[in-house]
Amino acid sequence: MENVISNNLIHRKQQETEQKQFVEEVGLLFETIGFPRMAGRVFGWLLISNPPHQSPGELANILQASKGSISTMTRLLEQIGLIERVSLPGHRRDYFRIKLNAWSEMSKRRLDQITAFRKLAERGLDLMKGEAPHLNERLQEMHDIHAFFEAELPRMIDRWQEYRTSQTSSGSDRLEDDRSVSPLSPHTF
Amino acid sequence: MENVISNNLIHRKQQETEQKQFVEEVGLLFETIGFPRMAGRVFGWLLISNPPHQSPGELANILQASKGSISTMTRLLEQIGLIERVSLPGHRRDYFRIKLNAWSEMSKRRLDQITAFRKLAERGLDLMKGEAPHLNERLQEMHDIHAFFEAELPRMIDRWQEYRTSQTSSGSDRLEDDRSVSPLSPHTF
DNA sequence: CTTTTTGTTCAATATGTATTGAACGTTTTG
DNA sequence: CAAAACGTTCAATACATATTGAACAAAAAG
Repeated sequence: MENVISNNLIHRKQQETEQKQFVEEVGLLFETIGFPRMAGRVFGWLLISNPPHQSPGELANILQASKGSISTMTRLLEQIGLIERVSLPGHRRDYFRIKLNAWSEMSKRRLDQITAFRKLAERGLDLMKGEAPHLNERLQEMHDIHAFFEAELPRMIDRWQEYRTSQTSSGSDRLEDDRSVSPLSPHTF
Repeated sequence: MENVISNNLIHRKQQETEQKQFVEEVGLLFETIGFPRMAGRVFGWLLISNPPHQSPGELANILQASKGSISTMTRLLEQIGLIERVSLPGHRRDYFRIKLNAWSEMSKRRLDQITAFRKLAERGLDLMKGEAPHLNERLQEMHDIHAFFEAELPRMIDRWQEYRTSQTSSGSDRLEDDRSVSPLSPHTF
């Protein structure tokens, strides 16, 4: 029995380490797409947290970051549309959780970038009016490929949405406190 | 006659300004996708330069950057696959120019990012084994959408390649000195 | 109502990275 | 072959921005 408990403790500690590693990797990945690392950490923790909604204080504790940093990053993630603020009737002020359509928002951002590239290519082509035609090739290719993606990406997203909605039995929007049934919560031990 | 010349000068000066603005905007756009601004400037100038190939020295002059900076950025852009080094038999050492398939390389990079997200979602799901199923939803969605894009993006790129190759009458790979026929070159005046 | 807890804002700091400049090596030119 | 021009490397610097911490505001608890 003693053995079982200590095994549980060991296993739990290991899982915490793995969670921190996971959070850190999300942070690094977010950096590669142009977000602050801390924003990635917040998002990463919200991906695996139990319950899925977390207060600013909880985030600051678990991520070992200042409250100010958390505030800045949650604001950023909220503006972008990756997380949302939820307030429960009984409980205290407010929590953050990942938005259901977070990744569609990401795609929209990506689409905006592609549009920016297409427009910039057009500006470039304007500059080259009157030049020898083969001098335009570079900009023409840049324009065409982005125009192509600009048209195709929304269709891809649509197909994804169809595929997804046809599968999912729509979950309720109501917020439950998952702590009471979680295998990770104190009552397990 | 005097008038014509001065009009030409004014027009030329204006175009130079617009070129610089263009280069600067490419720099800013590159920053939004996680590249150094100066890399964007180099790429931006290579998009509109005449001739399309430019020496490190020319780049340093026109972009008002140090030789060191140019060297670093060209190396970066070359590694990524956006530009290539070309050396001409008669002329001096080597030049840089934009690769024909530069944007396919960009797409490959994008695909790598998507793969990274998909894999990270899988790691997260591993961490959540044994948890209540609804705690997995966030990670499952993250996984599925990235797996979807991971499969679809290459098909989109293929379709683009088909479309493109069916149109273009393949240009020669030989390098010509466009200065001799350029409207922008000194002999115009 | 007072006290304690919690969240936000913003100026100051720390940190990472882009950029420079000098020293070095290499190639071309006279 | 000598001299000049050019390109690269790398340590030092400048710069931008992520992050903190203290002061403030707002809410919850006692």
